Amino acid sequence: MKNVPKLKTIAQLFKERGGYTLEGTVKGAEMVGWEYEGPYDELEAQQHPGGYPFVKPELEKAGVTAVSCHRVIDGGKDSIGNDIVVAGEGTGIVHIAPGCGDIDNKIGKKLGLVDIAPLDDEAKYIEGFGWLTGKSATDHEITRQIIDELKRKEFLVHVERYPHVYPHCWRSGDELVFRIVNEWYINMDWRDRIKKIVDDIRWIPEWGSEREKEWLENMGDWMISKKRFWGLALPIWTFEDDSFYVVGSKEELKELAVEGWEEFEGNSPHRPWIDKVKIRHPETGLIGSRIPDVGNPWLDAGIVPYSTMKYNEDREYWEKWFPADLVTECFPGQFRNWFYSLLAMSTVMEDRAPFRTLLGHALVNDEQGREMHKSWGNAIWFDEAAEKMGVDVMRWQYAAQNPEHNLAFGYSVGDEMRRHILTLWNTYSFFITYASLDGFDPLTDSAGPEDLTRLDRWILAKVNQLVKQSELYYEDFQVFKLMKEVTEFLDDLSNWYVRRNRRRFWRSESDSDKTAAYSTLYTVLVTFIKVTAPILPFVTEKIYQNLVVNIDPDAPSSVHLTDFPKADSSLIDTALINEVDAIITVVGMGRAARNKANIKIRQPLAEIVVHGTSDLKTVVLRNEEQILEELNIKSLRFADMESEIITYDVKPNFALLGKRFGANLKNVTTALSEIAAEEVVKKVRKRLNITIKAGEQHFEIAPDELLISEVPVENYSVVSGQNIVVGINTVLSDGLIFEGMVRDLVRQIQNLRKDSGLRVEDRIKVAVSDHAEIQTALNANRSYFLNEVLGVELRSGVDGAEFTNTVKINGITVEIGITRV
RNA sequence: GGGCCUGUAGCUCAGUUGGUUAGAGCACCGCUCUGAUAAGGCGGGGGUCGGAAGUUCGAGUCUUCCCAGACCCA
Repeated sequence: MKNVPKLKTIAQLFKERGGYTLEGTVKGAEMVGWEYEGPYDELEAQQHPGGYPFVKPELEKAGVTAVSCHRVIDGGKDSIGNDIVVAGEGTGIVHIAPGCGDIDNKIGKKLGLVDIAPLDDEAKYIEGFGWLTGKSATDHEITRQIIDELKRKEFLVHVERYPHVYPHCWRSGDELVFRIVNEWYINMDWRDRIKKIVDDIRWIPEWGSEREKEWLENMGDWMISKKRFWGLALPIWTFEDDSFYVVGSKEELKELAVEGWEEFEGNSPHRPWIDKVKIRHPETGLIGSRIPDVGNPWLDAGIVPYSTMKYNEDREYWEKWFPADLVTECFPGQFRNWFYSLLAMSTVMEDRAPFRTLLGHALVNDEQGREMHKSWGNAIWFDEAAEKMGVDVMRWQYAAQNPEHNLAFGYSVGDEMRRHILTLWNTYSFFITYASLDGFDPLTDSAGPEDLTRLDRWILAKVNQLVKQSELYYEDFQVFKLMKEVTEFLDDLSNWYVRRNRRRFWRSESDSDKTAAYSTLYTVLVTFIKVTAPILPFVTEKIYQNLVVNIDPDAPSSVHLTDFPKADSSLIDTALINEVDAIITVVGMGRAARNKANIKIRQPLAEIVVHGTSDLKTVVLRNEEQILEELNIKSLRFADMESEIITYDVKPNFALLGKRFGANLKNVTTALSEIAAEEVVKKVRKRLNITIKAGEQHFEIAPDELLISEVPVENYSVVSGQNIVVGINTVLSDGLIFEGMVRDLVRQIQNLRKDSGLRVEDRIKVAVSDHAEIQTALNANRSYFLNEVLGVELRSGVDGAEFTNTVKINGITVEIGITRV
């Protein structure tokens, strides 16, 4: 302890009382073996052979008592190798009481000292301690009386107040005392039998099986008793000849009972009722009482596979359920508690593993990975979290993490999951909005395979792939990997399938194409919620009730009662999946090229050029319309030669090559420039060296020794990667600029419609302030403009319009107005 | 002291049997899209993959040692 003064040395004490003379010096080692008179040698307990009240038989035989143990010993070293007793403070002498302290007890064991354990379970002195018997050891008045007595007996030299660390009850704050108690153990010399069933279990994480075996190897006997009132009453009766008897069943107890059965009958086999029953030992005939101890809770927990499944009443039923498929629990600590007791119990009962798979997870921390503590302010209570983030969000958060490592839990991580659920909800809500407008009925309006578009087949392939993967991951308890795929699927569904297909749902006429879109999205949504229902039980149920139960009274009443979907492998068209993925990549690169050139999507462009493999060529040409529409570009051209859109500028890295080539550098540079840049780039991409022939000499240049820059063909903005090159023509004609302005205007009118509270289907009269350039642009794109904003009339000047706004189009300030028709 | 696990971007983490220029999400910044979207997209900054040595044509990945942290045991 810091800031605690040392005890006064004995020299100091004498000095304070008038000094002393030094008669001689004796080493501690020379004192070992000296006998002395103890202050309470007259007590009965002190004179009891073998110790009191617990007798060590070998010491008893030798007639050793506490009094005869009163001699100087060597305190020895602690586990780190430091001396237990040091001379620097106090008298340099410490009294060891093997019945009253942990370290003392160990020393006592080692040196063959008796234990004097004076306290009962209320910290009161037991019989044999003279006037102290019945007095409380934690009563400070008693302490004072002891001090007085020692003084009277002339044993006391000095009293001093001295702070030291002392254990207290964490709950009540009461001082705690050390006691020696008897406990009950199960002999575990049959541990190898348990080890045999450890290998019949799948441990997640895998190292769990090693950890468990290590515990089995190193554990001592199993302490099963606990000094409590509540708990499993251990069925052990003891007798005056120190024998004990374990009663095996209620029936046996009734047979052996000689007293108290009436009071027990009809009650649960717990204290206090069970304690009333006295039994006659079946062999010795002695009458005994139950020990007061209860069993430790792992006994109850470990026998659950037998105690809860009618093992004794209906073995056939039990066989049906045993062993359990899965046990899951936070693993720190459980290898020697619950897992262990389950294994031990089942080994005794049947020599069979009580469960097939154990999924152990680590601890829950906050989202920075720190332990949660109330005092650190980072603890989150379940109720609060459930209220604030929602339980499906919470479940997603846990499901998305590898349980082998500590789990991060918090609101900002949760927010990410919330957005994923929102994506699902919005997709569902989109479907519902239009399906109910159109009166789509999934029971009757089904689409034939010939009606499905490529994207329909794509998302159906994806959802079947998800089903297949989910089976794999669920079966394998790798839900966190599934959640990654679920997230990616939702992204595909919402941000590609629905977005790319919106117009099919919006169209007013109904035809087979629209039905195909509805029935595809319906199938996908219903399949998706079935796959994710185990993880997102509430949101999926909500969707299921509306999507399925609402229209089909014969359907199972809950998503949780439906069969898990089966993947239709014939629908998993991997070529199609790759195709759409390639399109998404090309579109992404097109956006990047736009971004690079600083041209926003609303500004139409004349041409996009794509270069890649011949497979890509097929795919790109087949999906030309998708790409053009996504990127707002007029035409697409596939370039067979990369050089059609990009060239390379290859320069030696003089800083690196100068050192290597010295005077030859000039020749190398010249020779390098004579090789086609494209050839060099090809080699560099393969991480191959380039061989240069300069004069008579050959030089090797490593890829890293070259500086390569891309040079797009003039008027193009180019992005390359993944063996694909995408370039966009950045030249803007007047026509393209006008079209861009009109698209801007459309966007602004749509905003105004929305802000003004118009319904999606409301028709309007449109007014735009008079400005030559704007009018030219509008005239050139009049029908497109009116069509997009549902306008029936377009005039210049916003006077009298129902709603108006002032916006900027291409730097021009424009007033816009709309009026409901 | 022994065992086991972990160390990858500011944070939380992926990274198959070793294989092109190491990724995602969050956060930050810029641009952008949007009549399903409390959303979305593109880009940027930010990495000695804990350190060192070795095996290999090639190591985040395999081996050895060291450092740090967590857990179990003593």
